[in-house]
Amino acid sequence: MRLTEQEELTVRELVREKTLKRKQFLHRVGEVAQYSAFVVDGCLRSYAIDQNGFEHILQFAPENWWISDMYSFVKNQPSELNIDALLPTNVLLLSRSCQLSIFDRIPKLERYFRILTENALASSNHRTIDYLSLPAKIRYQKFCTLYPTLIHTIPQKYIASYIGITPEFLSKLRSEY
Amino acid sequence: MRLTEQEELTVRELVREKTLKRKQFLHRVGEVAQYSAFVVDGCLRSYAIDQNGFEHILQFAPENWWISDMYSFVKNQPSELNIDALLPTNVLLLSRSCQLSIFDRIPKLERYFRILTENALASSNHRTIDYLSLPAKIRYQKFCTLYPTLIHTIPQKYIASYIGITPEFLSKLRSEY
DNA sequence: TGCAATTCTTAACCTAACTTAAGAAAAACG
DNA sequence: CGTTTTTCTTAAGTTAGGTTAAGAATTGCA
Repeated sequence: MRLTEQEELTVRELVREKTLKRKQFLHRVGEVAQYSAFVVDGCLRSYAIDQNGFEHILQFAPENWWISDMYSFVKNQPSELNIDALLPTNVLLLSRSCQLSIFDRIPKLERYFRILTENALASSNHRTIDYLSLPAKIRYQKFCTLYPTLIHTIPQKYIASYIGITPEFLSKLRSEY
Repeated sequence: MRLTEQEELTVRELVREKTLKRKQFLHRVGEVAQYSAFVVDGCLRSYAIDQNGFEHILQFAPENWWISDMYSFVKNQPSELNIDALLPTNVLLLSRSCQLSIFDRIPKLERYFRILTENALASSNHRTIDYLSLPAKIRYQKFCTLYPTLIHTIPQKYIASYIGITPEFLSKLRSEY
């Protein structure tokens, strides 16, 4: 989807750049998610922490992905997710109010985000089905084919967290070739 | 969100009514999902079937909910889900091509569906986190508070399927009060 | 209403995945 | 670099949840 020069200018004005160090937070549990972030380079993750202090990763956002806490961002409610950087990362930040004003001014961009969200929902549905119907070993194999780059760039304990198992058990699965 | 009389007429022309008996399919694995369905009354479900023949429910759609296989509907690809009726059900069917043409003619409706999809994604994310971080008993309790009506209108084996456990195990959980 | 089909329950046994712990390997960073 | 921190592995013991099977209860529908 191409924007006109004028449209592109409008977007640039509304977006803010930010650089994050490894482990730096973009967003913390309890805050209202102000921004949706577009990852220029690096990698972010969103995750929840359960009663026992264990982390559960909802999403990875490598280069060219958007990430936010959709619930908090859309409903303006305090979030139950953290978002932080797994690698040194540069992002573009778009606030909800800016996004909504862009939607009024450039319908093409409301369409862009509509499609983005449709695709995200389709992926999320796929993940739910996989989680309900496949054993851990197969979920790991699917993860490897779906995110081949991540396997080598982030610690494998995060992959365990994403597919819903402990790092120890993933280690065991991997040792079975 | 209110439509003008003219807008409402446009929508009615593009939508098709359909009545389904209990257990009747709206959509089958392998087909491309032609329609997104709005449930006027009754209840539909979407589900996948695994290699062992077990069903895994992705979504319930009681009154006033939309249901489709988002992936198949959006990408025009064969679907891995079935959609059928848990109760006698009346739906309104909207094809993807009609939907896209409505988006061009009535931007208000592109917005309506954008918001619908944002909310669906937020819910789906919540479900993922719950699945990763909570034991079955708590997932069942949350289901009961989230869908209080469904508990009494559909067989409980479908609830077991939705929360990712066997009917036998749900029965055991329930017997512990 | 009554019969057939579906759903729910219970219980004994089983297993995928978790917990704990401790040492080995790898990566971060001054 | 070398040292500190993080991550990965292995292994023994445990548990949440699955499997199988059979009878009881409920529901659908002729």
